[in-house]
Amino acid sequence: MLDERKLAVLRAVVEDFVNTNEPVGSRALADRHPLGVSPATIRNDMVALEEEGYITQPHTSAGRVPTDKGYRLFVDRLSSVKPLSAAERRAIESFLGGAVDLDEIVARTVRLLAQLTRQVAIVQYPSLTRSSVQHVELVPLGGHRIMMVVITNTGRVEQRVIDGLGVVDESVVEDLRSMLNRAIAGKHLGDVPDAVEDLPAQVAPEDRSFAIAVLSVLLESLVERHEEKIVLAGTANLAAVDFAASLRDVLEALEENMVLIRLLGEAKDPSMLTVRIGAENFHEGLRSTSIVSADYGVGNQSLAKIGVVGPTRMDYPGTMGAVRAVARYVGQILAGQ
Amino acid sequence: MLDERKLAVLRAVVEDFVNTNEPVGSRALADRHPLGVSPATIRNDMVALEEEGYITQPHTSAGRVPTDKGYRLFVDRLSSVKPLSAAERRAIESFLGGAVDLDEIVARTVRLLAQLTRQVAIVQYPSLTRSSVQHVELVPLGGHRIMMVVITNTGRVEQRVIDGLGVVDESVVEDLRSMLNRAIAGKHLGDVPDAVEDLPAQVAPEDRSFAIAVLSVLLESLVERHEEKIVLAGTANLAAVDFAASLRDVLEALEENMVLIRLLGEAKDPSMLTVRIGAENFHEGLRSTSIVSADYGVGNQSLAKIGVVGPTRMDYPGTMGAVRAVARYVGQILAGQ
DNA sequence: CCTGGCACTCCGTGGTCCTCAGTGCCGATT
DNA sequence: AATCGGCACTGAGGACCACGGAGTGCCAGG
Repeated sequence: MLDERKLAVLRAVVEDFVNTNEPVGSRALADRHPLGVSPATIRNDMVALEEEGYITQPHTSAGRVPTDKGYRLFVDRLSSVKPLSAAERRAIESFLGGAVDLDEIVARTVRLLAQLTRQVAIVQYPSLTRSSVQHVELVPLGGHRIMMVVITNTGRVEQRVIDGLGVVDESVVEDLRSMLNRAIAGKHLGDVPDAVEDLPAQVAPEDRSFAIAVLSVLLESLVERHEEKIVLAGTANLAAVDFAASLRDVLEALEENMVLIRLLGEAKDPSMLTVRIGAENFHEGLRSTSIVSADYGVGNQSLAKIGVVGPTRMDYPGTMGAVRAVARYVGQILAGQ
Repeated sequence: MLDERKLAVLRAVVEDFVNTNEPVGSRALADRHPLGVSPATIRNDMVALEEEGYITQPHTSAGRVPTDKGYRLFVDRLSSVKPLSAAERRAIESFLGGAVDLDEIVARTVRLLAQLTRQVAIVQYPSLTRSSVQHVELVPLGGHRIMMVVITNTGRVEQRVIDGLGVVDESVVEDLRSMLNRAIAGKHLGDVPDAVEDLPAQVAPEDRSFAIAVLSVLLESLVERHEEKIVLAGTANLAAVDFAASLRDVLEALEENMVLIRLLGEAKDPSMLTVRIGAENFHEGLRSTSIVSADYGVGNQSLAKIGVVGPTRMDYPGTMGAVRAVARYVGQILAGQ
């Protein structure tokens, strides 16, 4: 149904429309692209493409505009990821290199990605569930309170204040701490619940309620709201685009972290670029936006996602290249930490 | 120069313009406000107000609009902070009550404030410099690395990985830790540099370089980029307003943390509400926005600022009430932590 | 199967007219 | 002296219209 030339026409339509943001007509196509045929022929191809639903006319006697389906085909078959320039690579390295802790790595990454793509960047904090326990610390705070600090191998630190305990001797805290570390240091967080299950049985009966309280907070802090933490940058770039949906709707969607997490999370294939176009996002406010996302992690272990949100009318090859490159570099930085 | 009635007219102009977002004319004023005089008289007053620079006309034969100077007078002399309703107070309490750690307190506060004011809310993390050291922890991570965790009395946790050390015995780490805690626990962060100055002299010569390395990281982590951390919410509310400056400029200004910090920081009087109107912000992109900010803290000790950014055409009494109330509640929550 | 030609469609632009909200001013009134 | 009603004037914004131009669909000829 769609021969080579029709695909070439579709590619040209997408590229031109992305550049000019105006419906593209047959004459303009024939001029700017070496298709080797006349405008009239291109018109015929366009009719075919329109019948198949890849392009559409805003109104009669206007040029054509790609549909979501058209962008999808373009991304899947008609384009290839554009590698970054050497200058851009150097910029990434120097920009991410100076970060001192996880917060700063994430903060710099998101700004970097926003700047490279000139769109809205999203970075999710590394998931705790796939990392492992480096160390657990219990710090008496005075009063009846204890602060628990869990350090993971990805450099993330989780802290909680445990309150409402009875008076507990320092040495008991000390014992529990070393016991805990023996039990779970190096373990994947997912395995922690099993690993601590029989710890209460090992402490003296009079301290058992204390131990149970501490453990319950530990487990709770590991399960809860970790993948929830994400960071945005580059929202100002949205103002330059004019959306079909109102800008407000897009901004609102971006403030709902849960929505973003779901969208990032639905990547099909770990360590691959995922592109969701327009209505594929299944979200009202994001109907005229596309999301390019990727996993990042150390080695082949995926820790979290990064992504970019922009208008469906975006430079897919360039954006995909930037996302992929940044994801890789972040992985390297995290591995080196 | 400005008698009572002229001031009443100015107040009415501000209130009506905030409500309707349209230049307000003399007839509308006479209808909606009990000024007791005819439109013609109001017109005369308006001329006087315009000569003094409190209001202006977008074009001849249009109604009047307040100038920055007009808003300033309104805020200073013609309005009073509007207390929240009982329902709103309850909402604040229940919304902030459930927070488990500092991150969550801040996150909830900023969302709450955005929701109450329907504008962009800003919350600055509690400053470290005015809080004191609760505890310092040194955790050997294996290899040649140590993680340092500083816990402050405001519940904030600062962590750093110290790398590139030689092999150090556990007991040396242990000693340094207790020495450190004896020296600085309970001390204000500002006093820490003095307090640790002669510590290196107290350790064995062979461990001295190690101690110095740890101390330098400690000092660095206390001095650096603390007030830098701020959180935003409610940017979507901006889309509803139409700015004189482009929305993009405003969004860009909001992404520059340093700009925001400066604006929040310039509050004149601690524990007071500060309002900066339009050009008073000395920032191009924020020329048509106003910022209402306040300190929050425990007791009479100010820890950081919260604020709201909205169009100069904002409901000042209501916004000021919300900012003040939220600032107080956050202080209470922090005190209870 | 491609191409040039041609009639047609519709958007966007720019000009004109008109309405209307609101003003400034003036003379009258209290 | 302050206030008021009346009145002529002004400028923005909306409705209307005409028109140029980009782009299309279709057809007949190579």
